[in-house]
Parts: sequence; C-alpha cells; structure tokens
Amino acid sequence: MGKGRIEIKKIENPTNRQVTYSKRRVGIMKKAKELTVLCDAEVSVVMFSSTGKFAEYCSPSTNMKRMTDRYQQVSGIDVWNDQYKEMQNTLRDLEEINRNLRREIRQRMGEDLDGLSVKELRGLEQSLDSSLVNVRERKYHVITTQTDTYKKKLKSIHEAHKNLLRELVNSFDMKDEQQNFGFVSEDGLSIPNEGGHMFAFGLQPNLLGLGYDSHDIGHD
Amino acid sequence: MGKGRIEIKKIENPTNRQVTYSKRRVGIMKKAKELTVLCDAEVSVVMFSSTGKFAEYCSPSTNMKRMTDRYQQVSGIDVWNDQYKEMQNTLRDLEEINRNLRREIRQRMGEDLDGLSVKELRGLEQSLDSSLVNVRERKYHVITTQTDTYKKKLKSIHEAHKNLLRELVNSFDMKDEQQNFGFVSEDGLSIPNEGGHMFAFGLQPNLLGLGYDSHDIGHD
DNA sequence: ATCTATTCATAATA
DNA sequence: TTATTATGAATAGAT
Repeated sequence: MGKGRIEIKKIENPTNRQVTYSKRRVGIMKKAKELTVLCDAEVSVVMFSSTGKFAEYCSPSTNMKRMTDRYQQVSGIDVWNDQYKEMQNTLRDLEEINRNLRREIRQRMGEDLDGLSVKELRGLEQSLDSSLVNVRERKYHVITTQTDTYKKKLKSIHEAHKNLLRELVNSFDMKDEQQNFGFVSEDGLSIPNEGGHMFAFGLQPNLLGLGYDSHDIGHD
Repeated sequence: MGKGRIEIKKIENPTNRQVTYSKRRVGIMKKAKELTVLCDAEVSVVMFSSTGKFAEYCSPSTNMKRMTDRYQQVSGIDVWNDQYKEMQNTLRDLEEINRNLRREIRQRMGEDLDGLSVKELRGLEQSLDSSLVNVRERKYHVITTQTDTYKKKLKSIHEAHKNLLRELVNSFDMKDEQQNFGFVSEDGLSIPNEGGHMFAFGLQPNLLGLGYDSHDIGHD
C-alpha cells in the first residue's frame, strides 16, 4: 500500500521512520478499534516509538489492569506473579499461624480441648498452673509497689499535715498575741497570709493530686 | 477493503464474526510486527475474542512484563500495584495480629506481664484460674473415660482368661483320660489341637492388642 | 498536513 | 479452517 512496495526492515531515515510510525500507529489503533467493535473482542495495544513516544489503545469494555490480569491468567506468563505468589503464600502461612495461635489461646482459656490427649491436657494444666503462679506473683508485686508508693505519699501527706498543724498552732499562738495587741480577724480563724506560712501551703498541689480535698485545711 | 465496504458495528452472525476476528487478528499482528521492524518500535498487543480466545504479540526486543512496567511508569496507571499494596496492607495487619496473639499467649503463660495493670492482672488471673478448672475437668473426664474403657477391656480379658483356664483344665482332664488310654504326647504339656479349643485361642488377637504376651498361655 | 498511486487487507464466497 | 478474488483501505512518497 503506497507508491511501490517497501521492504519490511528498519527505515534508516529517522524522519521517514517517524512519519511512518505515526501513520501506522494510527492505522493499528484504528484496526484495534474496528476489531473491538466488529467482533466484540477485547484488545489492548501498547507501543513505544524508537524515540520513546508512548501510545496505547484498550477496548472500552475493559481496561489495562484487567487486560493484564487476564493476560497473566491465560498466558501463564509471570508478569508479577513471582512476588504475588510469594506474598500469597506468606499470607496463607500467616493466616494458618494465626489460626493456630488462636487455638492455643482458646485452649489456654480452657476451651476447644476435645482433641487433646491426657498427656497434652496434663501439660496444659501444669503450664496454666505455673502461669497462674507467675501472674499472682506479678500482681502481688505490682500491688506491693503501689502500696509502697501510697505509703510514701501518705507519709509525706502526714508530714505536710503535721507541718500544717504546727503552722496552725503557731498562727493561733500568734493570734493570741495579736489579740493581745488588738489584731483579731473577723471570722476568728483566718490565718494571716504572711511570708512565714508560705512553705506549708506550698504543699497543697501534692495533696490535690492525691485526691484530698483542700477544704479540710480550712483555707479560703 | 473487501467486496464492498462494511459498517463498523458488531457482526451479529457469530460465524462471520469469528471469521472476521481470525482474519483481522492476523492483520493486526502483522501490522504490529511491521511497525516493530520498520520503525524500531516496541509494541505489545493482547486480545481476547468474544469467545475468550486469547492472542498476543510482543516485539522481540522486549517482553510483556517490561512493556507493562513501562506502560505503568509512563501512563501512571496502576496495573497491579493496587492489589499489591492491598496485599501488603493485609500482610502488615496479619503480622500485627500475629504479634498480639503471641503476646496474649505469652501473658497467658505468665510472661511479658510488665505492662499490665493490677486490674488487667486480676482479670488474667481469674481467666487462668477458670481455664485451669476447665482443663482439669476435661482431663478428669478423659481419664475417667479411658479408665472405663480399660476396665471394660480388663473385664473382657478376665473373661477370656477364665475361659482359657477352663479350657486348660478341660484339656488336662482330657489328657488324663488320654493318658489312661495310652495317648501321652512327648512334652507332656501340649494340648491336642481339636475343634473344641478353637474358641479360646480365637481370643488371642485381643490379648495381643492389649500388649499381653501370649507366652503366658503356653501355646506354641 | 494533504494528495495520489499503489499495494494490502479483507468481505464475500466457496 | 483455508483459498480465491473483487474491492475498499492503508499508506509510501511527493508536495
């Protein structure tokens, strides 16, 4: 087709080659479309020119991804199957392992024991027994630690309380003195807010943090 | 091309459609080859007929995988990565689940308890405790069942043994009689192999099956 | 790009 | 499916 037949071999003239590529590319795409319509087929064409120009056609009834998937299925040729299969194997293995792990957990929860022999049951029993010991020990340890912490906190609260009492007593003493000097406050209890008492009240955040209500102390 | 132009629409006659498909398939493949050679291009064609028949062409300088890779790069369209990524997510999830299951097992084995609160430890302790009860119950049940089976087997053995003894006594009685009639065998113990004794020896397979050594019975 | 002169692909047919 | 053939389509080379 064309003026004089041409030999099917690489066109050395780059311009001619490029022109021919363009023309024939259009031709193939057209043929692919026609085949799709005429014969209700699914066709995909991918091409790159020698200069790297990319062109594609894919039947509207499908897409490149599905064509590739189908291609792979049918051709048996491994496009990405190596990785894919490997992953699927890994996936299957993991699911199997997880199933087994779940079964072990169920058995460690005293369920799903029907298939076990006496020997296995005895092993499980012993394992659970010693596990229970461990958990109890750990629980006691945590409780003890927490108790110690609370004790320490209590001790510090106690200390703070003593300090407060001391301060209170001091303040009453001072009030007496002040009374003597005619410095009685209205409610008869309020503590003069002087620098010397700041230390004791500085402990309040601790007390608040432990859930103690600072009202007990009777400040404003 | 051909005898009269045709409209580009689906050929309803299946035979004609099939014929046209075959012809045009060859045509496209030829065009693809020619384009490959003439223009030094890389072309891949994949097609499926309406009946699912598969055909492909790929330039010899490349292959489907490389074409698809290149297609993906250039088009930006994800041909298989979606599935791949999805699988990787699944994989990650499964591995996470796997880790958690293992941790649960370790904790149910009394290990890896550092991160647990007293509440959690108490829950675990109670779970283990009740599990232990279940396992023990199951163990006892299995043991009981097995014991019952053994008892029954023992009983049947006992029965068989009694029968054997009776047969033995009978045979000695008969030997005495035979002796009286001059029918003494060489070893002075062998039992005449008569039909009347077959029943007792027929029990041997059972005895063997239970690990009893048939030598006890003194047969050959 | 567009225009021919040709070759090629193929629809109809067997 | 394959082969034949009449015809329209595709396209090489020129513009």
